[in-house]
Amino acid sequence: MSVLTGGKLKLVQAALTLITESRSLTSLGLRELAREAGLNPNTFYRHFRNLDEFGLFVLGFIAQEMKSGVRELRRMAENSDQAAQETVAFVYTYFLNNPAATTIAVRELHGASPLLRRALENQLDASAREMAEDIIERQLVAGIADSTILEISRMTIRYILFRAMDYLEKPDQRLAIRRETERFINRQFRGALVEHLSPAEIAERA
Amino acid sequence: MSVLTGGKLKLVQAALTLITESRSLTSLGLRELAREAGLNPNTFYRHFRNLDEFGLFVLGFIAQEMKSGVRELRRMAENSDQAAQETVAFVYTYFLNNPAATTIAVRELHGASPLLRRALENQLDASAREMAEDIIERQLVAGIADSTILEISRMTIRYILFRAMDYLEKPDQRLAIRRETERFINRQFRGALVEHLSPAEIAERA
DNA sequence: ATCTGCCGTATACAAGTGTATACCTGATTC
DNA sequence: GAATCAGGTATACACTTGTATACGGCAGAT
Repeated sequence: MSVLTGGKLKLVQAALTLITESRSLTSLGLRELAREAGLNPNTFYRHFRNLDEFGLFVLGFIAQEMKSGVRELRRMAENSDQAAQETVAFVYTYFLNNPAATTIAVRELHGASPLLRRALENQLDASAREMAEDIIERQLVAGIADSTILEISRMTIRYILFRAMDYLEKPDQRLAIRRETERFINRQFRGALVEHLSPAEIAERA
Repeated sequence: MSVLTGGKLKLVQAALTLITESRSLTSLGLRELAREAGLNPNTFYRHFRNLDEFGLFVLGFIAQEMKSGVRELRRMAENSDQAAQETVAFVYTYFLNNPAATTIAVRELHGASPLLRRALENQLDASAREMAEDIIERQLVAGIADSTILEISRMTIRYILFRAMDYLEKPDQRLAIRRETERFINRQFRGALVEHLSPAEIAERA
């Protein structure tokens, strides 16, 4: 069964707690985890071979969480701008509700462990493909090559993740960050529509 | 004198070396540093009060390095696209030549130390303002509000830093990353020129 | 009723950590 | 010429870390 019970769950929760209190996944110690979980240090070995394995497990755990979150994302929108706005609001709300997962993702994407980095990159890429697919299927933007939509999706997801920490930590800037992200997305797609034109030509027609 | 000599310099260099070998600034140990520098552990205390102070010092050190790098950036370009291309090439070349500074910046911008994070944010913001100023002064893009240019500059700098690690670690993707970054910039500015128009209106005129 | 695994515990060890105290040496300063 | 001081060293302490070994209880299968 994939349902976590007992000590293993406690260890994972301990990791999430510690990370939210501004630590990084790779810097967690075995004894530190056990302490936070209220377990004997050696219980760790009953569930994981070493800390690397633990890190990957936690990553898989939050990846699963995230996936079920993203699946709810499919909703209706009249036009692309509205879709962008709704998606941005949704994603940032998700971050607020899952601060530990968010912090892990941001920290480890550029962290010291190549293993975790690769795993996270794949995860992000999968999300980007999903986003692109959604945009293409629902024909939210017309006249842009599929490959370009995918590229912009990737950039957007990276950018949003980049802003996620600020969003969590600076409550007074949340609205500003959302608006800014919407502008980011809108400019990318509008820019893609006219990227074969020179700025002067665009200015003429605008 | 601001010229570093002897042990202090050795310690900073040791940090840069260790970080390039995939470590993070905040995770470095005092004894580890001394070992790498070939010094007695306690020599550390002759130069720094503690590891936090050391971290800030290293950050200041690379910030200075970066500034002198960015100053060379002022060069001529016929139009904005060319300027983007040259700037992108220059910045990524800088990353290649300063892998340690780059790695530190990327890691600590989202690292566990709020102190270093704030310091780096300020540093990035200063670079963004410089970039925006340059664009405005040289009138590389016309018809975009100064505040928008600054916002796009900020986004661009964040994005480039985001891609810097990949650029360092994946030599076979360097050209692709540069091209992608150029597209990013061009779309942002072109998109900004037409962001008051709906996608349909843009499509009509393109 | 016994055996086998799983899960948790207790103790122990070698190694590494940050830091305090004290000592040494070569310049610089008065 | 003596004193001061920055920079480097040696030893020591208390503490944390990952891990190995060994032990206990409780399930389910035989």
